[in-house]
Amino acid sequence: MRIGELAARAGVSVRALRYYEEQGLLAADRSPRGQRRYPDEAADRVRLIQQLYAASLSSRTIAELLPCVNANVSTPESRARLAAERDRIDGQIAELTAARDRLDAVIAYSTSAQSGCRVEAGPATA
Amino acid sequence: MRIGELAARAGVSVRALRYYEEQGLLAADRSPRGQRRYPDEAADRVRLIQQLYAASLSSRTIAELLPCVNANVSTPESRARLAAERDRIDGQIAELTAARDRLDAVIAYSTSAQSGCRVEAGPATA
DNA sequence: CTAAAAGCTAACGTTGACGTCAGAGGCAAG
DNA sequence: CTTGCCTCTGACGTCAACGTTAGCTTTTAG
Repeated sequence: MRIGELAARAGVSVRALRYYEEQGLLAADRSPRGQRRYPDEAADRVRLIQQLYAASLSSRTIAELLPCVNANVSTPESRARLAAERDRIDGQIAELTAARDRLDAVIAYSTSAQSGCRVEAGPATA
Repeated sequence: MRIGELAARAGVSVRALRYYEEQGLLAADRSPRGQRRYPDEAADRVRLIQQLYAASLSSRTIAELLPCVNANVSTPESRARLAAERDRIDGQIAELTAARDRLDAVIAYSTSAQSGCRVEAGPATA
């Protein structure tokens, strides 16, 4: 498929796909006239990339870690790196959980409207 | 305390604290000569701010939501906004969990390291 | 064939949370 | 007093992941 279709399928912009290629995250064949051609699996790869971005991995990190991108090989180092990033994500989840809990506390506080934080006791508002 | 001490206690830079004030997230008294003076509780507030940043809230959002920052009041809107952000964080946690699981799959694959090199998509990822 | 739609490269613009530098002033100690 | 660290206010620099525009070629629809 061509770049527009892949973008639609993966839910990203055409620009993003070109950027991924520039960063070495996503390879593409070229038609005789230079247009990018992608296999069906590319959509899946793009979604994986998006997921790793969402987990705060940088392009460089993703490029270093994804095994197939550059005919990479599995080395003890790369596996350690993968495990380290996995653990980092675990830490991030813990952070987010804490933030959510704290936000819940703010919500509870806001709802019960206690001292220190004044709540106007005016007439019912629309 | 002065800004340097607060920065040390909260584990952020002096620049960050000035930035928080600029964004309306952190108020400060001033000495007669213009230096910022913070109460002890400021350290806690800074850590809360950091936690919300870690949860991908913007300065603007934090400023809008933190009830006491600007003598703000609890309105139905603000409470709805808080709940919405809380739910967004829940979504983020789900995303991160999915990313971690997928990374685990890559690790498992990498460990068994054979040819072909393909990472499966797994169940619906949103 | 022609025109619109889609692709290409190259390169500058954007945004957010600060980093960093410049130049000037405050503050306790020797 | 003066050395040395801290703080102040601007204001420009940074970095990543794209957005956007420009100008041109390729592909597709009629």
